[in-house]
Amino acid sequence: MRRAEAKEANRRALLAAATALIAGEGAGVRLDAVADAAGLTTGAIYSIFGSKSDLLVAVLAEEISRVDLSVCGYDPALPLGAAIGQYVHAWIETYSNYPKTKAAFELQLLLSAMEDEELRLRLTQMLEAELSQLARLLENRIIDPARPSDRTSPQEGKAIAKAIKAVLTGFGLREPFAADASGLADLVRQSCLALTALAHRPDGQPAQ
Amino acid sequence: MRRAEAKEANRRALLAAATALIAGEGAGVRLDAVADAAGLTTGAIYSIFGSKSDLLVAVLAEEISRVDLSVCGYDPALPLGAAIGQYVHAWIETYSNYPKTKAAFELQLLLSAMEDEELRLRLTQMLEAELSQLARLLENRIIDPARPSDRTSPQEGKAIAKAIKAVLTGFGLREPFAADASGLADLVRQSCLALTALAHRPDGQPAQ
Amino acid sequence: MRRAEAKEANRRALLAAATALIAGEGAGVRLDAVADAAGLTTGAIYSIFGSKSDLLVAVLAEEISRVDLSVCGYDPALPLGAAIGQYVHAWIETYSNYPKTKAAFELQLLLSAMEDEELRLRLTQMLEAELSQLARLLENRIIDPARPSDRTSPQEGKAIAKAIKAVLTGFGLREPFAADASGLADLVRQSCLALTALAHRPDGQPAQ
Amino acid sequence: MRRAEAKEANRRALLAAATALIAGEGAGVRLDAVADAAGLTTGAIYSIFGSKSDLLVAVLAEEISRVDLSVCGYDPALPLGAAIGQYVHAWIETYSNYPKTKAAFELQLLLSAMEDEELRLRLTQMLEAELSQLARLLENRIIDPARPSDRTSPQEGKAIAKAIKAVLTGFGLREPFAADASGLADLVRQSCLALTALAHRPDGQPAQ
DNA sequence: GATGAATGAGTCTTCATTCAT
DNA sequence: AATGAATGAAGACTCATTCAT
Repeated sequence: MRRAEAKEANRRALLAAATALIAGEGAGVRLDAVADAAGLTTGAIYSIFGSKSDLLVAVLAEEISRVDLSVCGYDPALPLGAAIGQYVHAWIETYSNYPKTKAAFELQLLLSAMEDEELRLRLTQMLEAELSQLARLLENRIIDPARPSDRTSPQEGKAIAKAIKAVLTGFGLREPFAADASGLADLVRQSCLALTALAHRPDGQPAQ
Repeated sequence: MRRAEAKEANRRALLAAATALIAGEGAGVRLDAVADAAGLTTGAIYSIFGSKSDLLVAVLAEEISRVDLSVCGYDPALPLGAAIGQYVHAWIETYSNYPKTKAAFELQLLLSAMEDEELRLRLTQMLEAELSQLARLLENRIIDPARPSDRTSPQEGKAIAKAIKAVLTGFGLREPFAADASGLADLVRQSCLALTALAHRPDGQPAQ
Repeated sequence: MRRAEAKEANRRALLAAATALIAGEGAGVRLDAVADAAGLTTGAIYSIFGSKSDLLVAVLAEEISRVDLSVCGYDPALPLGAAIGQYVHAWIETYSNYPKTKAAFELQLLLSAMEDEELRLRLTQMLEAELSQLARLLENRIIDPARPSDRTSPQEGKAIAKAIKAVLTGFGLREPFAADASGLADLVRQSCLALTALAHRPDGQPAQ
Repeated sequence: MRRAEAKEANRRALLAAATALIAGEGAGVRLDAVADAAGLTTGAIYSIFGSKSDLLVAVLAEEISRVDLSVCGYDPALPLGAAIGQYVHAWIETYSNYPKTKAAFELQLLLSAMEDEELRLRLTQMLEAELSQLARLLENRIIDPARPSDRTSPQEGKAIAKAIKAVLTGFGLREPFAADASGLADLVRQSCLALTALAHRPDGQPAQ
């Protein structure tokens, strides 16, 4: 099974090269550049992925699964605010070292997807899965430590997950254009925490 | 001054054509298409704008000023939550009829700017101006109607403005990929309102 | 109207270059080569013709019209055999100096057309027009000088035209593979003349 | 000798696949497609045939030998016209079921050969052999049943054979571009029969 | 002998930009 | 000021061929 192993290794090399280059220059990367960086040729990309579009999808899928990994293993006993705090912390850590922020990187792919119906459909599914995972992480959480039996419903978990994703995406995108980036991480964190208000109030009234 | 008038009319026609096309297909529009839609030729674009990049900047500037318009004239007596509510409402109204949402449209331009340093600088200034405008709208606002003398500081206004912009951008971007778009407008509104938590607590304690 | 003149000149230059190169190497010519030979660039080909396929069509159209020219001006009083003799003579003269024979050249284009539906349709129309022209040339001709009132019908003219075209095409194609090419011109001529038998017999009976 | 048998079977499978595909899409077939259709891989083609060009030659050789088969066994007593009639009938029968006519198929190969000197030489030999076979079939034939002792010379047989081949090739090529294909088979038959005029006249005069 | 992953040269096509009119 | 023909660099994709397994 040497052949299969070699192919898998090449696949990984191309994926890594593509990820690195896309982070630096966006979805407009040239296949030549990707192939060179992986020590292969453009033909190999077509042999393995079939098209540039499919390569982008593969990169995206891997990126998303990488985020997913950071989601695993949260303490179920954590109250809502703490769970959000951990997730946001992981997000900031994971992508703060990127040449461009993670969100900007995702954006390159999202925008590519807007112009390619097939990509769009696949991306919708991936994002939905990602969202569900975060939603599960936030449901059935204690909202107010003083009332441990009062917990977030699945609907609330999903709503908060959507809002958090939107905030992170928005900040990530705007970051390269921020005139003053100091204190941004704090603002991101606090903005996400503020979204706990989307859960119902301890007194049984819905938010707002 | 017939020449100047004609030039201005052509400028408007090109801007309108570009805006419409970019909303539909993104910053990748072909200048041919823009020129055709305006009843002119590519050469005219160069006469008037100088380059594609400059055309994009002009389109963006106009878009932003359109948002600015909706920002004018808010009642200074409005409490923070109500002011946010109005702004978000105006945002949703303004762009809900776009083929792609406003944020997606902005994104096309943001992305383009990431690959063009000159564009990036100009865009940073525009976004900063836009942000300041919204920040001014949110500063010195009553946080809790029960304590009318306790108001948002300029710093708080700016922080909330940044967060709101991030939320709107994030939701706008993700909207085309949302598996279930029902209730999205409500979620957007509530998420923005939740950000009032970024203002200090009426009791004088900072948020969180 | 200098612009239009320049464009027309470029069009002619590209057509001439393409014709010469296709005669030498077939429909597989590279657009670079055509553009170079015409002192222009590939972009000009797209500006003028739109695509390689359209360039081929244009070349083909011109070739066919060149044959058509030789068809004009035949004496209506000529009997059938003499008319055929003149046409075949003109055909042989016109194309005997080609690097590859005319038919082989046409073939390059015909075969290209078989793989391109659009090209096929246009070619069908052109060939039909060409055929009709030859058919008209052969109808209402005296078959046997001894019976000057007995003449070819339009149907007979068309049938003979089809057969003559087939013979010329066939000989032209096979010529490059003929082991012994001596006397070929005579055989071509006599074969075409033999097709006068497709006209009805002077005694009123149909051929065969 | 299992190996040799397996190889021969693979050879046949590839040949059959190539013939079918070439008939449909011409000499431009991709080796991948041929290999797939034969249940093998491109590597096998190189093991067995050595190159694409050699595969084409093999396909052509087999095609020609198939025509040859239909030529065997004609009654020597048949007059010239009847012999031609039988041959043409066999030709039409053999290839009328092709997706593209036989001639078009041959053409694909002829054209390929024009661009490859080695192929051209081999093809010339094959066509010459094919021609000789038909020529032999047509020589020493009774021209006019009323004068059974007056027969076609070998030279006349060859000339008629050449002309018939040209007619069939020409009709075959033009068939895909015929605006009106009705009655084509009859026209083909009659055109070939008209070529009996290439034999000398019963009165001892040469044709013409 | 067959596999099939990888090669890599080959080419069409696109499109922002220029400039003579 | 606008035209629009031409530029020319860029880049995705194809496919016959090779070779280690």
